[in-house]
Amino acid sequence: MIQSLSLTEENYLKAIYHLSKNGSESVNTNSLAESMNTTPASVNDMMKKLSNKSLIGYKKYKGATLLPDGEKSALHVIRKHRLWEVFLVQKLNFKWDEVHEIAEQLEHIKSPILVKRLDEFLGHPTIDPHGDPIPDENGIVKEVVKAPLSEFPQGSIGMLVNVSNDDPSLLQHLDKLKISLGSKIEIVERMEFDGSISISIDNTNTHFISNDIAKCLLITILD
Amino acid sequence: MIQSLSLTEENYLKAIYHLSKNGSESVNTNSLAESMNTTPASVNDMMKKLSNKSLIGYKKYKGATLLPDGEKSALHVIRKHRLWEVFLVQKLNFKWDEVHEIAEQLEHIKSPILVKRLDEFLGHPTIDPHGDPIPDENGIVKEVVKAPLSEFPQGSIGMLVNVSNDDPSLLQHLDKLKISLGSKIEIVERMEFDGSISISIDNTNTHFISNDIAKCLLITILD
DNA sequence: ATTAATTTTTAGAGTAATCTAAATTCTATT
DNA sequence: AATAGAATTTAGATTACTCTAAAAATTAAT
Repeated sequence: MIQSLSLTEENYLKAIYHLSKNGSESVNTNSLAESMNTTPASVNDMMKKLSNKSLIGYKKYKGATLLPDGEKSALHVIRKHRLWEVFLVQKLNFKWDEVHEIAEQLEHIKSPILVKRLDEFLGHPTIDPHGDPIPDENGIVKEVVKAPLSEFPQGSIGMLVNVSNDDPSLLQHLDKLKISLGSKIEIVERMEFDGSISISIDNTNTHFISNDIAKCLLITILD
Repeated sequence: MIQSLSLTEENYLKAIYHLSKNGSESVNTNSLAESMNTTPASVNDMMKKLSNKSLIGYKKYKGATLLPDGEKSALHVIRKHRLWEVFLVQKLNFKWDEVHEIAEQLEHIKSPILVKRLDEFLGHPTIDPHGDPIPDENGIVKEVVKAPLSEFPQGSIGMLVNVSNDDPSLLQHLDKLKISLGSKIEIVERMEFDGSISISIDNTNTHFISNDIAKCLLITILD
């Protein structure tokens, strides 16, 4: 059973998870303090506390690593965060860049049934509007593979997770076509001649885009 | 502008609002302590604090009353609580008696846009699943008028807010007809002969019920 | 109008999370 | 291997909220 943690404890565990992600090495006090917007002294106090609860491994001057229970808690909070982000974007029409702050609050709501029902309501999504994977109920994270839309065959269905070019005219064009991060894109047809493709956006409208544009749209395959 | 309050402060204001409801007199320390599950001493400390912030009027030994700012804050929290309850019941399929605890947490999420979007998403509901009115964005509460279904004319549309009889066989019958608190009920046809009526439930199925049953179903008119 | 019972307030202290400033330990360089 | 600079820890305080126990004020009853 997951032990009940304070909001602050949850946030520390989450920060350790994110910071140790790229390397799975131990996280040092200063970087944790910076990412939590607090002082190294405060971090130090909390490390002792989390260590006593067997949520993290902590050796003086050596930084912190998540222990199994701590990782489980961190992943559960991240799962909630990302599910709420999907809710905010898909149901309440928020833009993908407006949801983080709100999800930071919603992620701490404690109710296992609520998470289950929300997950069902959203159709068991596997990635959030930023293209990050949503851990499943057991804390298992499937890594998301991102690649340019141009590389997928006809019939592929994916979600737009990144635009690898910030040319304003491109962004404006995408805006006009109602394509945004999180949009569901299906390749309806490929033109062999010039590589241009016909795509259906969020199951509503269909447009042609050039191969050059398709190269800039990083998607992740759904299902 | 509503000043930003701590979770605890919000809960105290809400409790004062609910306790002073039936009478609008000042709320005494002991009853507040009981309803907040805390001690009179703690209540006293908080009363001083809220009084310093001009949220409540407080005279030693004389209890507390909400001042305009305090009432505004209380109503805003209650608005959020009830909107979330509607969400939980209508969108996530919770039963009306399962949502209170969760809404107690959700009501403290701070984001004006979120409340606005949630309200839109739910179609600007005016009552929650328990039949209590949802204060509008300006804190105005429209009192809900409840009356037995048997008293309304053909064509009336209302929401079931109370069952004034707890006979198990009645409750089981209602369960079979998929009628529960919060259900939207439309009077399709009245039989003058015996007062039995044909009702449509949640726009899905239609059933006949006797006048005796209709007398037990307290509804509030929608729109 | 005095007293007993009740309610309310004060005093003093504890916990969780935070901070600043000082002391300690590590590390990287010479 | 000594040491300067950086990172980390400790010590001591602060704030918000809570508590118990004792004192003070109110109220209700005779």
